[in-house]
Amino acid sequence: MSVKRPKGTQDFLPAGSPGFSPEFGASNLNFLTATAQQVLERAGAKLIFTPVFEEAELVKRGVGDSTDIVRKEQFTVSHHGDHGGYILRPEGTASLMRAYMENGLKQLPLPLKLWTHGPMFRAERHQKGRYRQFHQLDYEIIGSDAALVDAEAIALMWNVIEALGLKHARIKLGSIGDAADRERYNAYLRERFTPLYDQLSPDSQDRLTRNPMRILDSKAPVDQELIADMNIQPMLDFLGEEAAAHFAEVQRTLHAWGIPFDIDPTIVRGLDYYRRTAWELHHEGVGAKSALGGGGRYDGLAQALGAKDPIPGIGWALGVERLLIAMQDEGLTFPAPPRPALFLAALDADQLAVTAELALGLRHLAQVEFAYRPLKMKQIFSEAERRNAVWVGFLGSDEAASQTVSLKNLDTGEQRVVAQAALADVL
RNA sequence: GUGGGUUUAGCUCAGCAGGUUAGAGCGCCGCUCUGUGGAAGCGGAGGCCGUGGGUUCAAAUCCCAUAAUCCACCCCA
Repeated sequence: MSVKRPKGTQDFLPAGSPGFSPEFGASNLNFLTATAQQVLERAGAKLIFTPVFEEAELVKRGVGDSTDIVRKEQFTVSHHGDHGGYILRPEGTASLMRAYMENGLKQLPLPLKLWTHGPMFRAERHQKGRYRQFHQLDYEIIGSDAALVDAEAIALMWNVIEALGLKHARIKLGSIGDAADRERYNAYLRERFTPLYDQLSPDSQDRLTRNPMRILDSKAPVDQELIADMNIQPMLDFLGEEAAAHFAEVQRTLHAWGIPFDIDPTIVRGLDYYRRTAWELHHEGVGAKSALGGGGRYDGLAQALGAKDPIPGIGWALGVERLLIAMQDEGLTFPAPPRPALFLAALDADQLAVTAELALGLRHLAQVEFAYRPLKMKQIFSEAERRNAVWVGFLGSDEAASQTVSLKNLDTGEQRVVAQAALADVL
């Protein structure tokens, strides 16, 4: 075995495969998207799909070229050896806003709710819940800056979690204010930490220039001890009047709707276009960073992509693999893939053609499989069981002569002989 | 990019004071078994022990490198 799947990727296998891991069964992906679809489409979200590769410029401008994603995690797409200026998308929001702007979607009733799902790509060293190709469920609502829209977006994310049966997820809610608020806060943090530069961990020394807010949730013990003694004001103290009112209304609405959340003043966004409301969904089972997903308002995105006027928007993404790991961690079971209603086999070569014809004729009704060569009685039952069929049916010379099929229900043991023409009634 | 663990059959793993044809369980294929199931017994296929060097009379076993994998840091979903 010399050819392997690319580093940091994984195969989602059919149940029963050797080496099958229950949380990454192929049918689990369908289950998650179907669950999200029900929740989101009942709220009026429209399904949309965009390419998995985009112009590098979109990601650079939409995600921010100071972020790790752009600095070191991009997969570039080349064509005939020439770099085509494309990269595999690392996230979905910029693509959806691009599609909104490019295709005149503002003609649809606004604000427009969109949802999508699919693979994303980041060239990272992978670890638990973190892969180079991973999947996201994505919801965005474009065209309104109302706090009610923020609250609904958070509620919908929570509804998806509830629909999946997860009990131990927690929403951490914060606000990063408007652009000016964040600038003032970053200036404040630099002012406080710069005199203590030598006492910071090396990582935080770097953060001080790139993203001071990250220092506050540093895991390094030296940082934590330092911060504990400094009496640092939280970001929320720096919110402007409008941002503060907006944040208060989001909280009030979530309370009214019974959506549980904790205020977390350390919430930071790695992507540059976020404004005001930001939140993360955490779960202890998924590994080091424990985030199942995150969301935020991105009123600055459209203009970063070249729009003349601002287009407000807010959205979230859930990591599919992380949801699956969390479900596994909580002991939730995944729906079993569909099982055959009937497995048909012939005892002799003479009846083989009949079993095949019968099987094909029944497939508009149910999942029906058949054997491609005559089998012995033991084999017929064994093969039917391996496929987890509900009914096993077989034809020998007797059945062929009388145009019947002998049936046995593998769950109940019920046994009967029916006319071939009446097989459909049994299923 | 940094640090640590792991890498032997399809799967899970044993073997590693270096010693001659490399093992188990499960799975797979066949037979016992020529009309009614999950069993049992017997038999069989399947590994140049991740890869490349080195030490040695001799390497799955010791050393070096490299890759993959898992976990953590950074960062993110």
